[in-house]
Amino acid sequence: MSSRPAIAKRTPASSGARRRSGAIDLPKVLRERIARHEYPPGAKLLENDLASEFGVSRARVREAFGALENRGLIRRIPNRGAEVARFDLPQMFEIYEVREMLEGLCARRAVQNTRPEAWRDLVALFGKPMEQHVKNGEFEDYIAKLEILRRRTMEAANNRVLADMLDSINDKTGEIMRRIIILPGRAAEGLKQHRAVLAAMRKGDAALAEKLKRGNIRSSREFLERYQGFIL
Amino acid sequence: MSSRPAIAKRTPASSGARRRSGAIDLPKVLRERIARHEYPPGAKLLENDLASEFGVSRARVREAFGALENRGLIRRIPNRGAEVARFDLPQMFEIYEVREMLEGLCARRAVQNTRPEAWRDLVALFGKPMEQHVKNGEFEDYIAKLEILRRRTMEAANNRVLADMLDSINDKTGEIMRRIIILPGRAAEGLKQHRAVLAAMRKGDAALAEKLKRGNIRSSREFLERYQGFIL
DNA sequence: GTCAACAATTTTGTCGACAATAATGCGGTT
DNA sequence: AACCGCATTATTGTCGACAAAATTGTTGAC
Repeated sequence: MSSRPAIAKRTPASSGARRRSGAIDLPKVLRERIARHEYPPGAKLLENDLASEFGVSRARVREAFGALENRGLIRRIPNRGAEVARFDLPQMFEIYEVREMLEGLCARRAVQNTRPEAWRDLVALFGKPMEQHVKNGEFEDYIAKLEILRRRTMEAANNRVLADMLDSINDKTGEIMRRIIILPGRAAEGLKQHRAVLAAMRKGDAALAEKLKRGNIRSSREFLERYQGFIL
Repeated sequence: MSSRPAIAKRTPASSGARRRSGAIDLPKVLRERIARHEYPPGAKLLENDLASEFGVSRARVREAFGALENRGLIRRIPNRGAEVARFDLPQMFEIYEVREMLEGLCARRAVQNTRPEAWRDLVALFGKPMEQHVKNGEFEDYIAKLEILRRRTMEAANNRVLADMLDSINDKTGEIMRRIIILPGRAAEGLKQHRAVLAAMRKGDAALAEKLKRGNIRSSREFLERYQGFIL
């Protein structure tokens, strides 16, 4: 077998994510691995190795690479293979710039499309207990609930194009977000901001929700800026 | 040969767009054909026909389909083939919603990154002569110059992620835009708006440029709404 | 010892063939 | 004549093999 660049091996078809019968959803699995930096930025992805690992032909790996490339998750140089895209700080700021606009739009539309009562359970999700969790550094639960909030908001916004773009951004910033959350004070501040956004949603104030959501993203960006040396 | 659904045949490798030597850039060609409704929405795309038309193997057509699919330009149902995506009015509005935000951001950043003098030639492009062209219904020139403005703005904004998203949107709205422009009064009003945006750019007023650009997109959307019966 | 040219290996690019699935046409029955 | 079931055809899904390109390793001259 050829050399694999410091990447742990897996059982064939480890994760679920199957399409019909026995066929795994390669793009999804690869996306996950890239998102959690199991394939770190810059890692070379060899078609042969992936093919034999998943027990599929190179053609399918290649097809998956195509999807990943379009999403900007890998970089492909002709005749020289594919490697996980690496985003430097300026690029991250570019992404956050777009993200601020889109998340704001998403929040606004979500409010406009939904009755205020629909957000009750989410307000509860980020209630008092969460404060303790955040203070104690138990972030997994927090992150999981943020994801629920994200999905619910996108669902309510009911805009497929927007959702696709936000998903694409999420793929690119997944690991970075985890690193930002553990920054000193970030989780607590973030929690406050999410509560404020949810409060605006419950009041049915779309414009305010948008403004607060944008502030939330900008704040996250500022943490990234301030602590850049510890993240990248 | 199998049946081809009301789609004109072409000489092999008609358009330029070659990659290295003799290899054509399939995704690009197909994107263009879809954008100009040479393949109308709903048209079935057969791998075999495309392959033989371009003189390549089905594998490459298939790869191109993959790219088109996650750009949202075609719809693929397993074992049932690919067809050009069709966007109904609500979806178009969704796209315009996102577009308004992104074009606004693009204009603002373009201004912030560039010296005001840099827009002089573009102001000239949309000067007096254009007024006559628009009044006489000579739109091709107008559209060409709009594209120049678009590219220059995106270039100045200097945000790759944003540019990709705007390109993606442009692919989806290409033909619709052409139909909106010929609507009564639209071109003249659009010209006025573009001039206003450019004036803001020349003043270096980023916030104003953003606001005006958003207004421009919203106005375009309103024409689509008003004349929907004549467009879709 | 260093470097360049050449050879061997690895890796990607392309293709045609075969298998699986869905669409179509046909014949028989009611 | 309309409808159901079966055979045929058309189309997509998957694969392995071969070709082209780049990388790596080796040898020899200076």
